Amino acid sequence: MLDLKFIIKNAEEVKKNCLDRNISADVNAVVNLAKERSSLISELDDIRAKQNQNAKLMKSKLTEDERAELIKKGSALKAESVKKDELLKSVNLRLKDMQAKIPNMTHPNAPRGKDEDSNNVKYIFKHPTEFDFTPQDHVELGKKLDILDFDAGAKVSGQKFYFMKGDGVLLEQALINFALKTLISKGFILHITPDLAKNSVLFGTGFNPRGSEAQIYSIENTDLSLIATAEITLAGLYSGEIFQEKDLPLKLAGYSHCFRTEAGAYGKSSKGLYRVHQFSKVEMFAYTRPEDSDAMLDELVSVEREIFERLEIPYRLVECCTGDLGGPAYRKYDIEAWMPGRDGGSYGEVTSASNCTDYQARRLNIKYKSSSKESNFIHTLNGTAIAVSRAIIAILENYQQKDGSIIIPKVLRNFMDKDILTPPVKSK
RNA sequence: GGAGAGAUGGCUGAGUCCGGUUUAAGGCGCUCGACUCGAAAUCGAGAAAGGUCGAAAGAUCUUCGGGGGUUCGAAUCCCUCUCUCUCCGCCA
Repeated sequence: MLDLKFIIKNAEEVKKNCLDRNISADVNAVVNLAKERSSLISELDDIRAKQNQNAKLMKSKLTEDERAELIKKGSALKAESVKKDELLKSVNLRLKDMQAKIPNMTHPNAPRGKDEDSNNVKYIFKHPTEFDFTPQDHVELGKKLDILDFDAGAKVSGQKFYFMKGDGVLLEQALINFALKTLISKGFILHITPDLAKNSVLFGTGFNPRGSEAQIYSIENTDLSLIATAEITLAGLYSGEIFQEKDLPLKLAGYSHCFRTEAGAYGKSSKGLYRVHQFSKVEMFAYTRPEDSDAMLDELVSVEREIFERLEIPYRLVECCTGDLGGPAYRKYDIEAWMPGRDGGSYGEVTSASNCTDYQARRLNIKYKSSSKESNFIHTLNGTAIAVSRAIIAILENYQQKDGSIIIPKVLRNFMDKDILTPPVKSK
């Protein structure tokens, strides 16, 4: 969330930012509630100071009358403070709720626009793959190769679930290992995180566990939800802590399963593996000093690019416009891989890297102590190393041969002990 | 799942039985200073985080795992939740 003082001081800019981002938030109401909160705190503190004084007086030797007098006075003060405290609590509750709806500020260079049509293409790697035959989509390919079974997923768990089978399993593990190995070489500390997290951690990361647009599965009768990304657990990992400046930047990698309800997300372009309820992902997460977060975002993007370039998959790099940023992001870059089978060939998002500045840190209370001994909110960033399901779409569709076999990208061959996937020979 | 013991500042650790003299002792580590050519040792001093008001100086409040309660007053009493440890059971 944004700092209250910042909102009050820069109310007009905050309002404009909400408009740019196509988010409705009542900034005026937040400002008014914040002022009400301040004066309530002052009043309550005054009463508490008097209570403390009164209690101190009770320690000295007193006559019965004096004692009775002080107790009476204390009772009155207490009644007053309880009343004030209740008022303050209700203001805080309303304020927090409204404050959370205000998105992060936006990098001045981020393109302005309502939706992804306004995103800026920054770079294009290779040209869309060309075929001298009609390419199939990954669903057909996966079925023929017998590595992907959506029917079985639907039978056992419902639509948008799937089984990976045979060489598909090897391919998934190869992608994960390739990503993990790449990240080690870049100085990331590897983690396998829990696949469930407390709702307070979800909230702190900017996900709304039970909101109307919740993408999140929550576990009945508990305070837990299935995570939508390891960003949640890696952000929660240091919640409430204070870093020493010398330990920054800290780069983490998190391998987890990701769960998304994807309510209402149907249609052609979300066919097959593109939008599923469960997938595996290796996520990058970084904690930095505020002055280093811009450079760290570039670093995360360069790792993502390297991964897809070494997989030799055509992609384009886009910078997301204001309307496509999501609440916590200050600036965001996506990599969209070429997917020949998607609507007859189109780019589809495979990674996303965001600089969240201090927006998550403020909610999660993560700080760092600088050499000047001052502590400040830290900056957090996240980026996808490999979202396995979508990477598999890109590999199957770009590397397919006329006979339906798939050439394995060079960098994955050692991890799989295979360089080609071929459809099984049907026994008669 | 059962039984028991715990959670105190950067770390360690007293205080909790029996509420007020604690401004949360002592130790370790840390910072600064003295001594020293320099260091160690020693001596002296300092140091938590956050909120509110304030231009600032400062004032004041909150925080002894979380939440709630009793009381004029809670680290201390009561309720509740979470987590940790020991033993037992079950288990990949």
